Amino acid sequence: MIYMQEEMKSAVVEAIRALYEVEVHSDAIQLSATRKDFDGDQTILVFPLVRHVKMNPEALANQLGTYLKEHVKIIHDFNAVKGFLNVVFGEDYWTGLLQWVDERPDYGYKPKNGRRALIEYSSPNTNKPLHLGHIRNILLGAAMVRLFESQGYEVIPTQIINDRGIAICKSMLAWKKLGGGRLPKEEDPEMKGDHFVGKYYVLFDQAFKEEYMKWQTSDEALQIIRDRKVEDQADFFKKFKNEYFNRHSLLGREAIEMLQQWERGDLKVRALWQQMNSWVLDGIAHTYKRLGADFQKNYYESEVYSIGKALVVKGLESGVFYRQEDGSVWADLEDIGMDKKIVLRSDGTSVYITQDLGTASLRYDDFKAERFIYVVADEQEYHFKVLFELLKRLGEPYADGLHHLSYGMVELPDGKMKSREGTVVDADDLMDDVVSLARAESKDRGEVESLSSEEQKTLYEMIGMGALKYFILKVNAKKRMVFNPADSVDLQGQTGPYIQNAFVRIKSMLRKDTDAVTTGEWKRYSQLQQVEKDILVLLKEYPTVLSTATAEYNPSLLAGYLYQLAKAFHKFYHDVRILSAETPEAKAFRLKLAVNVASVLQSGMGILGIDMPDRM
RNA sequence: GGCUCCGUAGCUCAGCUGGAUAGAGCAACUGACUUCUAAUCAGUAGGUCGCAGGUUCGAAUCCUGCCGGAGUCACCA
Repeated sequence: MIYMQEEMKSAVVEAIRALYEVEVHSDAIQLSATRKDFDGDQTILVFPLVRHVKMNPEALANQLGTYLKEHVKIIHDFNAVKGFLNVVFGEDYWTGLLQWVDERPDYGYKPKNGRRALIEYSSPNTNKPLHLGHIRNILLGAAMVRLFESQGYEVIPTQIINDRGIAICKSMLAWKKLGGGRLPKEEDPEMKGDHFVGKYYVLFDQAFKEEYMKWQTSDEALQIIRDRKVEDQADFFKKFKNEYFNRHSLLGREAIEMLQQWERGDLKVRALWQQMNSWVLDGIAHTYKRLGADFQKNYYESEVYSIGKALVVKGLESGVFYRQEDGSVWADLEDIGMDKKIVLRSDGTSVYITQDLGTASLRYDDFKAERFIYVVADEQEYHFKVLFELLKRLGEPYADGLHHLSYGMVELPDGKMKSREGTVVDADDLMDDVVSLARAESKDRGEVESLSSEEQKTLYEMIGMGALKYFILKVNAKKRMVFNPADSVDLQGQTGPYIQNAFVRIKSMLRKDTDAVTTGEWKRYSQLQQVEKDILVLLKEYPTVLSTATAEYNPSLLAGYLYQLAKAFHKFYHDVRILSAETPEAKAFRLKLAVNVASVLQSGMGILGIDMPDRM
């Protein structure tokens, strides 16, 4: 039976051999679903074959069609239009296809292949809560974890927690000065720990800005302006901000001092740091749960930020790196059109890329994974290009399995989100908004009044989060996406709830009648409608969709597919009667079909991290 | 300036390893719930696929140039 494209292709290859004694490779055979305006189920493109068999396309299509009709059991008819050979399958093909799908447990999944993939995503900072940008990162990362699992990989989801540096010191300092020793729940019982710490981060920045504004009219500032012959003052002060923080600011000095105390291991500073980090991580854990993020292993920047030095030594020995007179260590990548890159400062401390070199090596020691996938925004493309090149030159054994899943930043209608300027869409707020939207919509519809309030709450969460997750994941990751907070996330049309609704309709039917599903009666159905064939064609594609989405690191392919399937089902549901079908065979067949649609929808949405409700 | 990515309907996006008349959703307008859940279905309207060349039997898709937008080219992370 021909259910996979490869089998169809080899049938065509054989036909060419028999008819013309010509060998063509199966790659030369192009297949596609027949367009709606033409008769037929599958179309074979004859144009590419014309080169091998010197004939005009239409004549070739006709001879090929005649041969296939005679020799391939399931092909019952054909027609040829120009170079397009449309073949028509018999009824047995369709029932056979349904059986083929139905019989497979874990349909679409490949068996375990014994290979390991490590996926890093999320990577939060511990000085503020997550925002919409993190949501995209997390949803993509979590979906990739499940996609790789579907392909037989053992996956290790991991995150690196950016828990050190000047930013967290700012929050610490502000809390120390302004917090009055209050704990998160004391200040506001409703506020999560990450928001609490984030609040102090913002307070620091406000205080710093005030200080800076005041300083701008001081004698010291005026002196600098005179010395540097500044023309545009506003522009100068904008650019001077960093230098001011490092050299002139009182607050800046305090924060820097705190960072130095942290580096020295000052007990009091470390204790405060631990405290604030744990508040943030507690808060973020909540957000993770709702987003479906889960990590097998956390790496902390505070523990790994200097471990790359061993690789630097290795690179110096093998000549990948060189040392300058000032003591700094560099890699020269100009031979492949990239720049020189510093890997160790003149004072011997690490830079960002040194840490990444180190963690790569550490992770390999920890897990011996052969694939390393980094889910990181596209602004870091160059960084990863350099990183991967360096690891390759260092001869690391996993260097060929590295991949940067680069995704576009989420933008607001008026530009990029900037946390300092307060133009961020907070992750928790957004999730709450979408869930209450789902609640309001559901209340209007009144379908679930019989459920307990606890069940209803779970349901609203499923629908709201389903809408949000689908909204983000349906867009190709590599494209930057525009999110307008003023337009709420849709619940109708190409959305998560639309797909959930298809599932709910099926579950609702099955509550009324399951007997027909368990018998084999459906195999006798023979009056297939186009809407039923459309669904079967889609069901057949599911395994291919999973493997392509994985290979291309692109969950949006799966999201698009699931919409197609749900759409085909909604049309089917509308056009034909199922429980009250014309014949018992028809009823059994349609229910069997629906059950398989439900299971593929649930499986696919599950990979996207979206739960499916039984009613809505 | 170098490199990378993007430009498709009013908006948000599919389609891009070349194939038949470029597709969805939203928004607008029309119709379909006494019949399996209308978060649904059917329809109308909406397009110089950024522009100009080239390759090809055939280009939204591949190549070149240009225009517009974003990112990056830190002893920041």
